[in-house]
Amino acid sequence: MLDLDRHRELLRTCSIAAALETVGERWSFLILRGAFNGLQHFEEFQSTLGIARNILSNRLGRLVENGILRREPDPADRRRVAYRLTDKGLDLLPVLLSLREWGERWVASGPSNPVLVDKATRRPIAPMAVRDADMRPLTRGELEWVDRSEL
Amino acid sequence: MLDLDRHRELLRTCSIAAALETVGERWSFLILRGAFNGLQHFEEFQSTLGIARNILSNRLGRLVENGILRREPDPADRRRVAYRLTDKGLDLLPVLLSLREWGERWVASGPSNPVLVDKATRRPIAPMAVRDADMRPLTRGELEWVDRSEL
DNA sequence: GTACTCGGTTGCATATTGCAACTGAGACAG
DNA sequence: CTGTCTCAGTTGCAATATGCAACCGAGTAC
Repeated sequence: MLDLDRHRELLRTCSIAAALETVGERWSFLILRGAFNGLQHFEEFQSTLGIARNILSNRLGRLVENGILRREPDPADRRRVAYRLTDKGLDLLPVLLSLREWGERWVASGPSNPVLVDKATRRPIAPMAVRDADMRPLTRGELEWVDRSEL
Repeated sequence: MLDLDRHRELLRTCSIAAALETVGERWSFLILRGAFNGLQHFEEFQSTLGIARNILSNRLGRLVENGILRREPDPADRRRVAYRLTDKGLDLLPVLLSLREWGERWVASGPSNPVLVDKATRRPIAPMAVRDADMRPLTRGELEWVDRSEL
């Protein structure tokens, strides 16, 4: 089987491979983290992430191509361009939060800032976890992989 | 600021950057997906992922270094080596599932196999989502970032 | 007009990845 | 105990991707 075919096969059958295809390149995820934290402009991403300008240009382009960011020229200052998360991009929040919580638990030193709260109650969100239908967190021993057809 | 310093600064302050440092390289995440699906041996990863052998060797080594996989020589056949997920690695499951669900929703064609169920009830797990303390899924408008000190 | 900012692009050096061939230890059959 | 095969890599080399610094054109500020 050719490399390309194998690649396409993966893309078809595995949504993780498909997802990584669009957000798995180096810097892409850190750019998204920046976007979630409010960054919008080229120079903001460049200076806060310290990414090379050509790579940043390339990644922003790709994220726009893939519909994760939207490129919006600023009508007031026609030099400026705002990169904003689309719905598709915003929907990556669970991935971002899961990764962040894992990083906090296992890699980084202690909890990080800022924190997401329910705007109404001002209580922090529940930790990202694998839960059953009643929202009880499941431990690994309680889980099993089954084929969709066996449900 | 030097590149190295900037890098270290990121590592210190951002758990996402820290997490990506250990699982963000090309192929690493797909290797982990394989491990979650039961792959354990070098040749299994190599043939199912189609990854180059030297890169696979390098990534497995890194994942072991970072405590995400454990390298276990098989006492029965001393050629064979089993790579198994550690607790730290198994704890990446929420990240994997979030990414997979996003991929299913936005990139890949339809839902994928297999599916995680609660072993006791055989009901599928709840979708990964941002939830409030009462486990109600929160929409984007209901969320707000606040500094940890303001809680 | 002069200087400066924003969002890039270009050229070139370095690092990472991919491919194919090879290796060495161990299993295994006769 | 010899030849063959499998497993888990390693090596050399070509192709890609990344990083850095300098430059650029359009637009803004003075």
